Amino acid sequence: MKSGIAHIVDDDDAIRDALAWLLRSRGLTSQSWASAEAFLADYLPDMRGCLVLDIRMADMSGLELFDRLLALGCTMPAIFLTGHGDVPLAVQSLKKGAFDFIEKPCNDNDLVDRIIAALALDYEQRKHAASTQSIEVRLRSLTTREREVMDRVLAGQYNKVIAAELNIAMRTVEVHRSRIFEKMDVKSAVELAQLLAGGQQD
Amino acid sequence: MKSGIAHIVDDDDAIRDALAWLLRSRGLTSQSWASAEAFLADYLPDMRGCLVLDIRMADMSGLELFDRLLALGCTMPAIFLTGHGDVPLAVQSLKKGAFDFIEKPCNDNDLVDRIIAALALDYEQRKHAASTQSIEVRLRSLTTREREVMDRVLAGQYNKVIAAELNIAMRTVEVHRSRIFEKMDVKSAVELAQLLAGGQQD
DNA sequence: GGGGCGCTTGCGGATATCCACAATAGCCCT
DNA sequence: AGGGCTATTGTGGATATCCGCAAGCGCCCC
Repeated sequence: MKSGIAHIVDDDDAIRDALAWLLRSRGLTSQSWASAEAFLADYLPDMRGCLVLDIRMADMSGLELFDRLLALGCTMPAIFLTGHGDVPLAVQSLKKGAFDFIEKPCNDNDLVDRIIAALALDYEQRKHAASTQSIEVRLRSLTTREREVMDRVLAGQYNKVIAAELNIAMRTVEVHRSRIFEKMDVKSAVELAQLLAGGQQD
Repeated sequence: MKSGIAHIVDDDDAIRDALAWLLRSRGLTSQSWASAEAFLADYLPDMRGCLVLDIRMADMSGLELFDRLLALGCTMPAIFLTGHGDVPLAVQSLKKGAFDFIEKPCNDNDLVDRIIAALALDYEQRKHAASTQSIEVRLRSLTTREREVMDRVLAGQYNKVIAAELNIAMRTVEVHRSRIFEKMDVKSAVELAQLLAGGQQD
């Protein structure tokens, strides 16, 4: 399987080139942008890999870029590079979910290690998200009525009670119930409960 | 309900006193120690509140103390105080799970705010842990056989199948099953599945 | 107007689950 | 030896669930 690529955003040509060279020499793929704006313009939700962002850049900082990306639903791990040891900034970045915050100049091996770790994290995250999404797709295939019934099935109510609550016949509940199991690809209420509790709640 | 207290560990008498005074003036309770060793000696698992640790101390640093406490199962949020802006140290601390990392001198209001937030987090964490623990207590009250049956019930197997697998009569499975529901304080397999999936896995 | 889809219901039977009542047996501890 | 706990099984009945077969009704779209 193809691994993600490192998305480098730095307004310093020399650093971009050095990073690209370093990564290529270690067998990693990267792509570079000279500004936050440029990256944002190219950003696509299906990009995979990690971010390597310079904190201090003209116009838009790496941290602000990260904020924007988060708002766009980007989940790639971000490694921030900073030239001047600013503790509050580091704290702020990490609290926002940065993967790492590294001071320049830094050891090449360490940086590469962190990037590899970030790429691996992204891979794991996507693998996990895939299963969660498949659940959501199935959930969306349920009709309104089926959702209502499912909620009550998950609450452990008997078909009889559900029927009374929804003012429909028990047989109807049974039909919805089988359809729910069929659509959700489970064979019992227990499996359904585990599927939903294990993935993500409704 | 009583809120937790701030546990201050700093080898500088003046700072300890200043912090204690500041917190008391804001209606918060605190207790101070002059060294990591002293705190470790007094540490009890049922302490609640937050930690306010000086990073640089003789013998054992605040970070090392935090490590030791984590190993002891301590879950109190830790706020680190540092006098010299050391970015790698900040990054390291936060990655280890520090609640915050603040440079001295710092704004009193900000510090108090962070301490209040940490105390609130500890409260929430304990509230959540309480329910998880209650589940585990109940789980431990199950006999070996009951666990075996429960595992299979959660796998969605019919009593008949479970009975065949365990080489016992179906009736026996039914008995175990009711006992499981009774001990776990649920009334159906669905509830059981949700309880376990929602809390923590076996 | 016909067709697809969602929601509804009934009948009847095969299976499963839930439970009270009743009982046997092994193991550990006092 | 007796008591407590765990595991085991049976009988029999009340409830529930699972399903195939069959069908009516309303809504939306081509």
